[in-house]
Amino acid sequence: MKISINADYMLRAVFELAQSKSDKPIPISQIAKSQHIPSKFLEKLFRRLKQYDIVKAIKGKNGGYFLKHKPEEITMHQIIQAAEGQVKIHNCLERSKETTCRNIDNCIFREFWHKFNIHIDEFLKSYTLNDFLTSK
Amino acid sequence: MKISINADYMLRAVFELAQSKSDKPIPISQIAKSQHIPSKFLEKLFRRLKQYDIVKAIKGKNGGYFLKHKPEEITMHQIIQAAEGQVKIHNCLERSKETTCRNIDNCIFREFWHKFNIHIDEFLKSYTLNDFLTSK
DNA sequence: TTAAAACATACTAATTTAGTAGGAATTTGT
DNA sequence: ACAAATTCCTACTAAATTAGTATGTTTTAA
Repeated sequence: MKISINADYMLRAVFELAQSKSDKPIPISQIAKSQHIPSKFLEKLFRRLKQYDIVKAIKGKNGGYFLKHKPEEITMHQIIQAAEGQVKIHNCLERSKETTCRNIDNCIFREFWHKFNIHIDEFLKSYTLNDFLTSK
Repeated sequence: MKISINADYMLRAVFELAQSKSDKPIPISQIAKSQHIPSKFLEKLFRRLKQYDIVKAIKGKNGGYFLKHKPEEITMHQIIQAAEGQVKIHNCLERSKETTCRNIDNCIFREFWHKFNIHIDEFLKSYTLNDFLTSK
């Protein structure tokens, strides 16, 4: 029930892109420095952000990253999902994984976990990057 | 963002107490067996449940555990809290711990995490053990 | 052609989670 | 009185996850 540091790093990194007024891409080195995140580690996180369609990369010298969408189109849910993979609160809710539950079919708690998960998702979807920009 | 196995174990164990019609305390060995949880491990979890005032213990032969309160008075929040300690979604929200955030005082995201936490807590408080008993 | 950037993969360290071992203390039934 | 079944206690270990490094290759602008 903890948010990983990854999610925190990614959120702050993406927020920095959102804040940028520049028309040039922002390199990882710059974000790593201003957010005190190990640069090589942040690289890896950006690749995840790219996979999840949140940022786009410009390669080569003077390259870097842009947001791929407008801040108001990027939800917290997307960012946290990029950081942690599909956000499933309980193994019960993931197909492939072994559940700790033996009586899978009529597990009494499964519906509860499912509702809990929906509750969380909806909260996360209700916030976009823009909410943080304007709050400043 | 995952519920620990502990929480799952504890929930199922406590549910089994709630279901019991007997006026005798239920020993750990019995629950361990029916729920396929290592007995010694479950012992430890029960001590946590006791600390958090969810169950009461009867020592000695023919001893075991009872729920300390009525099922409708025991919330999911209490159980998960017993399992995972204070449920804080982000280190930002815990006093003592070092935050990853450098600008602690005016961190833009803190309020978001806080609201998220409240959202989760309220959901968990809205369910009691009784909800699972009756659904059966 | 050099420098600065993204991209890729494999490794390591640190931390957390899950589980075990080996008992001591308590209580009941015989 | 004593054996058995129980909770209670502490320390240890194993497994898994998370966080971070190392060592590059590839791409592109100046």
